[in-house]
Amino acid sequence: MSGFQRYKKILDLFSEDRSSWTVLEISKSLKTPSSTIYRIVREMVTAEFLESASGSYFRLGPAFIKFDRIIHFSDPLVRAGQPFLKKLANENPITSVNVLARLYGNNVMCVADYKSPSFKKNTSYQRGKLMPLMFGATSRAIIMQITGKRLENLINLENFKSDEDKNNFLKGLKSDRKKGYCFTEGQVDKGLIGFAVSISNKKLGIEASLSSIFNLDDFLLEHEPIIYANLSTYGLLVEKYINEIFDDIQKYHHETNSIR
Amino acid sequence: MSGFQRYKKILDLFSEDRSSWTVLEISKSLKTPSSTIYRIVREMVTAEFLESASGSYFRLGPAFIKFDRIIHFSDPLVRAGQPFLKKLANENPITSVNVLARLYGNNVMCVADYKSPSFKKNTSYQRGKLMPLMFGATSRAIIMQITGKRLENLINLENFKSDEDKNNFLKGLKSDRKKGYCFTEGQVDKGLIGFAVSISNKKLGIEASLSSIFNLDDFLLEHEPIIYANLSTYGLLVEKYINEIFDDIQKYHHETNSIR
DNA sequence: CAAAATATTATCATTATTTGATAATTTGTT
DNA sequence: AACAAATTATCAAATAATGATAATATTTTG
Repeated sequence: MSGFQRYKKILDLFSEDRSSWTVLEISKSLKTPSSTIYRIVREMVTAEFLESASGSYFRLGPAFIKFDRIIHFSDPLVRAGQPFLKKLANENPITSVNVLARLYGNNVMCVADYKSPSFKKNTSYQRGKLMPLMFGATSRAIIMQITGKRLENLINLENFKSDEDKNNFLKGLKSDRKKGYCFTEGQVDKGLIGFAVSISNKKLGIEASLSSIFNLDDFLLEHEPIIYANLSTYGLLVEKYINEIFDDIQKYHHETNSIR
Repeated sequence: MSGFQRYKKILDLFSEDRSSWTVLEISKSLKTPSSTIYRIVREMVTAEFLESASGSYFRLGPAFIKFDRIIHFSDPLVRAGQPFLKKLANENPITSVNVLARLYGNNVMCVADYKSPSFKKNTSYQRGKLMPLMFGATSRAIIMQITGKRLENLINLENFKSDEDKNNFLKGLKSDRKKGYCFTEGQVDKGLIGFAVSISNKKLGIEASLSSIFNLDDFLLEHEPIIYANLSTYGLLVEKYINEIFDDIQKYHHETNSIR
């Protein structure tokens, strides 16, 4: 174990279900002497990546909240898209959860969400949550903009039952790409349906989607055109704003670099 | 530069104002050869603590969003208190921002916030934001529960103009402690006033506060008793829930430890 | 409140990793 | 295709991490 891995392995133990660990538990779990873990944990506490809790337990530290905030307020996708999620929710014909998600490495991650106040069910769509790569409209609208070797690599991460399954999936992607939006039913949460459009910005390396999730029970066929129109409109708007933010960043870096 | 510091120094360059850096910029800024920085950055990209953006820029990676989410959904204070912020806002006689904050190391950090929809002004009270240690009711209600050596250490971090200033501050704390709540006017944001109560849990090492912030213009003296009653009620409720969560955690750890 | 149990820090010789100058390669741009 | 910029590879020298053990500190318990 060396380099950053040394620290990451410890952090990776912490989860929603298990959010505090003692040094001894970490030591056992990583099969590493406790004297070593004590030293490393102390370092991370100093850096505020861990903090000591009650008993002899440690938990994730405030550094994560701080950096998350920086991302949240500086990520072009969040900055451009966040303000529209509520508007989108209000203009949708039925109560909805509205989500911005993006591809991060080999994962789709929700980066912002807005749930209409009247939306009852709990959904899997929450900021920070990793989404399945191949299920749900949210993810599909992201995957469908990837092509070639990269798409193949991503797809090979999933275990399709058969080549036929895989080919059907690819065919579906292709037709969605033509249509310009995705629709799925119950792939992530039972009783929910999702619509999504792609959002991308090559220069910023953003491969993302904007999606609206509804209760299947609320949905009528006549809603579809309105939903699609809303998503398209706001999708384009978000892309436009991302571009503007990109220009700002460019300008800013140009200025700061020429000062030096 | 060694250990975790090596990585932390790089991360600390990233801020809201400056959210992307090239390797060369980092290298210059830290006075470290670029070959070294390239190696370290690569490690951190692998670990998803950084990610490459457009051009040759790097930005903070998805790991922070992931871990922030874990904190958010597992922090006993957030879990216990978050659901009440909206209720508190609704029961307050005038439009308000409601905040849960806690002491993290030597900083007061806002961990959850709810702003009434009609609240117009931008405030400094947002999740993840570090608050001044000695100003505003939010912070005072935290500091006032600290005593002895620790209080002294915290207070020495601030630069009081004179010993008199410092003593006045301490006197104020003492009287707030007696009253059971804090009130401040315009200490953090002009035109805003804040009320706060302490929240604590010794076993979990939580030293926190629940506060409501109002526009000075909206405020009438007759509101004060209602505001205070709401804060007290919800403050106690939050502490009760924190205790229940603590018991759950205990039980969980007991179970998992005895399995081994 | 002392004694026992746990948790944490300190020490240090051994082992392993990081560093950074330089060269080689890849990627992006005109 | 030629050039510039970005990134990776290499490797000997310098530096840091490891882990067994001992020394403290802190917490729990009778």
